[in-house]
Amino acid sequence: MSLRKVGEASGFALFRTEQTETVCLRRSQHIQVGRNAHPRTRGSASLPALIQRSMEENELLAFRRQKLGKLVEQNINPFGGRFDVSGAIGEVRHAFVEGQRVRLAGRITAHRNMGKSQFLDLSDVSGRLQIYVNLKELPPEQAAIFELIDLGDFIGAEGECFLTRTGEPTIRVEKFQLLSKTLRPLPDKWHGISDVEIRNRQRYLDLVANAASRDVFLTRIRVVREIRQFLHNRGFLEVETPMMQPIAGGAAAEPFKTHHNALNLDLFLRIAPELYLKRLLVGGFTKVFELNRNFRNEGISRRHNPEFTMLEVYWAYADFELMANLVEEMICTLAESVLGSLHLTHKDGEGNIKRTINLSPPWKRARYEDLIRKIDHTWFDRSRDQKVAQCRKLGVEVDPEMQEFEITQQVFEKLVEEQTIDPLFVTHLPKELVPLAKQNTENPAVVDVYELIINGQEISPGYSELNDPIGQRKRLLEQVGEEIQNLDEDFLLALEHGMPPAGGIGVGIDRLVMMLTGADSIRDVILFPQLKPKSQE
RNA sequence: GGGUCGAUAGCUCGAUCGGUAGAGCAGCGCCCUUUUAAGGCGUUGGUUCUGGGUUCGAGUCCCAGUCGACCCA
Repeated sequence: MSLRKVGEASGFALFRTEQTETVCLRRSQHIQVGRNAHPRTRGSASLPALIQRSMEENELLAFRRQKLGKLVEQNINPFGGRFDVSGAIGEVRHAFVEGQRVRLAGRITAHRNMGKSQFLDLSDVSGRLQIYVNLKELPPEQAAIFELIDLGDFIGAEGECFLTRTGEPTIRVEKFQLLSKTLRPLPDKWHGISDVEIRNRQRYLDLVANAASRDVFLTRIRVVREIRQFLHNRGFLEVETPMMQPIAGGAAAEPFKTHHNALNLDLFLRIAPELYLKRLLVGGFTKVFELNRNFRNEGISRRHNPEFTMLEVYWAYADFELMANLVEEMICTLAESVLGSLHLTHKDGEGNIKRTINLSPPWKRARYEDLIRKIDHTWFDRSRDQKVAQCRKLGVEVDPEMQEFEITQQVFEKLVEEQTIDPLFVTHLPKELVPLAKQNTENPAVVDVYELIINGQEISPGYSELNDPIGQRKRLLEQVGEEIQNLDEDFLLALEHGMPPAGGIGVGIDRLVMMLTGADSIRDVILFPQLKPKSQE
């Protein structure tokens, strides 16, 4: 049975790539030990010395090092090598046929020892499968090696598929091979890792021990894949524009600064790809998107990571309303294909329902002004001072320095955005809030944009993009203020060559995944979130 | 940046009023040929986040720091 066969049969295409990568990685990091090599690592210290050195650390570690030493003595390579498998564990389980011979590899995540009969669980990201080892059936030299196997070790096994008395799919092991000795114990098999700090800092432990966490990240992976598929199907071209930019434009945010030595040039990590994607519209692209990282040098919180993933889509000759239709269709398609439903249920740690989100289209659309009026129908008749006083009554904190539109925005954020769980497109925002969008032809005080709110968070803004180079220059000048060096002349030059009217959107992928998975923190949907380093003593 | 809370064995968690730091899992030693949080008997394991202080005595009280969580800015 070939790897390809099982992979195709079960449709887990996702995992095949990962496997290939893993094999490459192993090859490059191969440590020459045992049968085929000198008993030395690539470093200068000999393996026995390395084993010896950390024996004092901890009894648990010492026992594992001892076993490692015994394996080396018996000329067994404790860190293995290539092992051809029938497929990922989930694939083999999916394509399980009694009596069929399979080869599979994985980490030992459970060991139920009944004397001569032993049951072990092998796991990887695709799933878990039980193997059965009968020490009397193994060749004696293999049985001896088996005694040196620990929970957490990677092994490869070959044998026949069968069902136990209780109907559990199981592989009867005829041969096995140690693929990697684990020197540290894994987290508790039942409770997993609950310490948030360890989960975030040592994500690999979280992934090994917590199925719920694996599911969140697999959902994220599928969401990203589905977004690409959705846009490809509609003729959008995926492009890659600079992450290092001489001027960080396209949004109002503090950038990270870096330096190119050969050019002796300060560069900024991008805060948005927008201005480059628009250059592509100038260049004749009509449907483009970019799905990648942005960087903002700002605080870290439950909803903010310094690097985050953003989808931006531009569609020539469209407007914000077509873009709203597109994003609505996209998110509904995602939810159905990845989660199988438009009704999402978020649960807390105990399994109690926290909230439900109904994504069924059509999604509500409402004007910014009307939403504010719903909270206070005389809001826009009030003076600035009266607005501040009203905020106090409404329990909305405002800074005395704030401009009037900012006070209104504060009310919007607290009393509309945070309270909105089901999808809502907010349209016709005041132009001060969105300097890069087209003004509404009927009411120049507002712009032709939407802001999509789901789950109390802004998930996506969409614009009828400004393509008038003169108007754009004026707005950008207002935006950069004194810091005229931040005016992107190169972008304005491009606009002067003509950009088609276009609709544009951004979608915060991290927040989208939070919404879809019910994660409360952005750190739960980013594999390696930014954390302060532990101080080294 | 401010406030509140938290850090105890590899993991998950206890420890009364300030009075001998415990349990389950994992580990180690035995028993066990279809188990699945396997089971049974026995057993090892601690810089109680770090540094000061109060006290006859500190996991516990006080101060400072580190890291984290939440809220606010």
